[in-house]
Amino acid sequence: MPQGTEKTDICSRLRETGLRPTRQRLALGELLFGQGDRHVTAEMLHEDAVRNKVPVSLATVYNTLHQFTQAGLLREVSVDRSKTYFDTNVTSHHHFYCEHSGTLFDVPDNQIGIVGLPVAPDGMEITRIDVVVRVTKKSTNDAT
Amino acid sequence: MPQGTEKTDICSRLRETGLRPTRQRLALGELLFGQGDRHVTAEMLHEDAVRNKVPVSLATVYNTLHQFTQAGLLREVSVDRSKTYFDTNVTSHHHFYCEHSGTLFDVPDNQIGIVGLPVAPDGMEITRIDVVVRVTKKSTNDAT
DNA sequence: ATTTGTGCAAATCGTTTGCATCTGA
DNA sequence: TCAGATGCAAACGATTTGCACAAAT
Repeated sequence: MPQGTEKTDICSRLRETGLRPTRQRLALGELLFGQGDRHVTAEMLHEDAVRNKVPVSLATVYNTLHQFTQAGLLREVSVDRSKTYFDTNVTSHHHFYCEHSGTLFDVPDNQIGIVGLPVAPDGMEITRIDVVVRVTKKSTNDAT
Repeated sequence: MPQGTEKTDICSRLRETGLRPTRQRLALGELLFGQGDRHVTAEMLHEDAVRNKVPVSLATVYNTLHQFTQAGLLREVSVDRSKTYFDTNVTSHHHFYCEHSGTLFDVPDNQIGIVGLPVAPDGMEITRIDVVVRVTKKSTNDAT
């Protein structure tokens, strides 16, 4: 996986949105975008950072995650009230969510489509449509 | 609005699921199912109860909401990490969610359809598909 | 030098839990 | 009577916030 380009890319994208390319932000950006699509929670990214010798505080991870989201680099996904996931894939796509393990993953390609787009009531407009396909382990022998 | 029938109905349904039809549960059931479809949070229902001279504690509201959900009387909807909504409409349908006001409401009829149901990976099976159409106030003059 | 970001710890907020009391069957 | 339900307040866990210090331009 040839890269090194991402760093520069992130750097520019941060500048574009007025975010200073600080040590932490670049490092977190590397972790987030240097490994393909990821679905992380603040805690997961924090652990990942520490594991990779990038000592950032949880608070900074939260800040960064939100700043990146606002900058359009990440997409926030709410599937469970207990945790907030951030998806590095900002293109239009949907998710599988396993309540069993709390895992979130993309629905391959665009296997899912929507028909009959409803009209938003009042003076509202649709900003986005989230589809979450909830799954569980098959109960063939549910004795997990 | 002719009713009174709901109470009995709730009573039986509670019994069916092994839940004692207590004063609080019946009262909350009335509030929940006596006014058509509702999308409430624990706090909303609690306020509603107090307002209607049904003094229940927040804890009991939470308990009841979860018990009703487990009994199949309610459906839990996660749209925002900050609040959990409970929908009195347990049939298959989807939602509009206005991030502006934090309001949740049903998509009329089944204006929305899904095409290309994906296959669940591994040994998993789909339990349910949630579609949330996020909307905001039209930015005609966004100076709210 | 100035401004913006970071870390820590305390503060929030929705939700859950423990336990003593009360209620329904 | 007795298991199950309720209320209260303390406990919780994820996220946010305030403020002193550090880093980037």
